[in-house]
Amino acid sequence: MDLMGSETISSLLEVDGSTDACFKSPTPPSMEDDSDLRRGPWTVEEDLILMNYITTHGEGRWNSLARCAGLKRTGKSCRLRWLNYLRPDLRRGNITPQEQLLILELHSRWGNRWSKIAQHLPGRTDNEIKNYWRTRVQKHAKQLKCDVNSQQFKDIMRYLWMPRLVERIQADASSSAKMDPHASVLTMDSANHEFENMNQNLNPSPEISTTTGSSSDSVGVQLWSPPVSNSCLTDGCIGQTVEQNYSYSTQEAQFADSWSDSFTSLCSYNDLGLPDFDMGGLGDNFWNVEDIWLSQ
DNA sequence: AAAAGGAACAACCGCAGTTTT
DNA sequence: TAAAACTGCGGTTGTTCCTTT
Repeated sequence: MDLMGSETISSLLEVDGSTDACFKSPTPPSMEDDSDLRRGPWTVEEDLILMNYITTHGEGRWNSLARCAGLKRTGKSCRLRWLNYLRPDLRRGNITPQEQLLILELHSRWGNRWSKIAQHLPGRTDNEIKNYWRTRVQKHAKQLKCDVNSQQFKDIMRYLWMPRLVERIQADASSSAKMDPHASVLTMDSANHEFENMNQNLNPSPEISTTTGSSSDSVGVQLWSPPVSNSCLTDGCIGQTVEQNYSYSTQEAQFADSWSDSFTSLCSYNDLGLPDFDMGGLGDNFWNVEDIWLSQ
């Protein structure tokens, strides 16, 4: 990593001594020398300065914070660095299948409202979710040669990938239960329970909505509602298995199992009404697409 | 081992809404 | 009350890392 000059960390942290006065009489913006502002990747030293300053003084008032901390950065840059990278409550590592499922569900409801979606994934930032969507989800849309916003692609997500994610979560829970016999409660039921909790967190009212298209701010995880259009899935294809609205419950998880199996058997690739795409590039069968999806 | 290409992540930009002076 | 400053959001771009050839 590109480190700044030869300054020691301790000397850099000494900026603290003068910050209180700085807060009381911040340098007017007109006094700033914009040409002096740094851009590009943050250095370790800059991170330390910012973390140290925020630890002492708290966050907010980013422009004066940047000046008083002695950072040659814009307030916006400092804020972004803190929120997306330095915040102690950030969650690191791969997006879990549970989180993927939640992102798909919430995006189907709210679209590109990344910050709103991020509020429901503790420790994840809107930027992270946005990047995830662009790199993973849009990649699959591209591979399937359909628009990511098309009903066709949404239906594929809802009726193919999301049930598969549920299966994956359940499989993971089962395998971890086998690894630890004392954790035998981590079975299908507990996986279902996890989703119920998730649903409760998202929709704290006592009654879980059982309809689609609910108002914007109250959400529940409703994976198994019927398609809103037939653009992708024909009546003949899924009508036999999805006849009613479903809110999430244990029954739905079990339904998901049986449904995705029956869907697979009922729907040949052509039944999906997908445009012709290069199957060779996606592997030997359709499910290989999901392997890409599920892989980290 | 090196180059090329793609994926993933980090950071910036412009704009709109909100708060402060 | 109006202007200036600040904050937050979504889109886009740049950089780094990893994989493939």
